[in-house]
Amino acid sequence: MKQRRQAKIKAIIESEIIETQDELAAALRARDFDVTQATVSRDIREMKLVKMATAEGRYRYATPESQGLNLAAHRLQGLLRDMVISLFPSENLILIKTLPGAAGVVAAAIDQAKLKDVMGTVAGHDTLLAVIKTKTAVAAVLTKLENMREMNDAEQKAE
Amino acid sequence: MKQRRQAKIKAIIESEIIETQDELAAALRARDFDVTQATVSRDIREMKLVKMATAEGRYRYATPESQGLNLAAHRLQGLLRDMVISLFPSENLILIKTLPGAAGVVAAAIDQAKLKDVMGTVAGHDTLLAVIKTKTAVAAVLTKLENMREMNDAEQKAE
DNA sequence: ACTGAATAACAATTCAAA
DNA sequence: TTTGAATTGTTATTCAGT
Repeated sequence: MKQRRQAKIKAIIESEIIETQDELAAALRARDFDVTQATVSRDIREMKLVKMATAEGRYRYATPESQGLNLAAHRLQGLLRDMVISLFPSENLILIKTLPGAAGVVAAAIDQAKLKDVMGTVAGHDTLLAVIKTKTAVAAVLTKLENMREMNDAEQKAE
Repeated sequence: MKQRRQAKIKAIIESEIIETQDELAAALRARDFDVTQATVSRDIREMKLVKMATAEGRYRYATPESQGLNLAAHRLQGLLRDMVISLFPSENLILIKTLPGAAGVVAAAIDQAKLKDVMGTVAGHDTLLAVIKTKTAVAAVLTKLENMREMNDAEQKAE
């Protein structure tokens, strides 16, 4: 039971903003896990979840991984600004030109940011290819990367 | 005042295990920042610090960055096992042989893990150099990398 | 071993003040 | 805008039961 419940907790906090343990307990009860706040508290300790302020100044429970994704997105944003010269779509690929030697680093950052629809990357010296799931998804990914590059250091969404 | 205090908070929680906000307020008072738990609570929200379970089942306040370092160390461990063929010390460098094309990725992972005494990396195709601060520190870094490669997925320390 | 009810411990907020 | 005192809200733990 505990196993399944903790898996469900992970799913819940990743898909909705849970501000308190009572709220999480209620969400679990709505899904037929009959638990109290006490149990939720113990699960949170075991799963090493954290309660963290959101950009809007409220709180939410989060996994360490999702925080990792935010940091990865933040890093990628920096690299896009500092190392990337240009972005070109071509079929289901995006070709990215970087400063000499930086392609591998940028590729690694893209991989870690786990952007939606990005299947993987291959890097040369100053060029890398990001392989996108479908031709149709390319535009969205391209826009996302371009937006990250310009963004005012504000919110980053880890989808 | 707030600026300096928050910088100090960061330093404190990175160097000692702080379990409660009262404890943190006390640590600040010991350093001539006269604050109460209420202020600490507000600082924690602004700095987006989190309270997280430690491996030993207790709690501690932590920065998102320190969690990021743990994740980076974890990633590096995986790459060391999967992509790295060998490690050779030479003067104040460590030369690392990787599978073809993986050097850049491994270099990026080493950079992000922010290992002690590692100043930076340069990557070719299947070889990279990690530049160590001093000749004398090379042995320690080498041992650390070798240990990571063998480690049973257990603890990773982000020094 | 796992859990809930009750409670203790802790954290966030309100309100007033500077 | 920032803060502390008091308060309220939330979370961790104890203790008993399964």
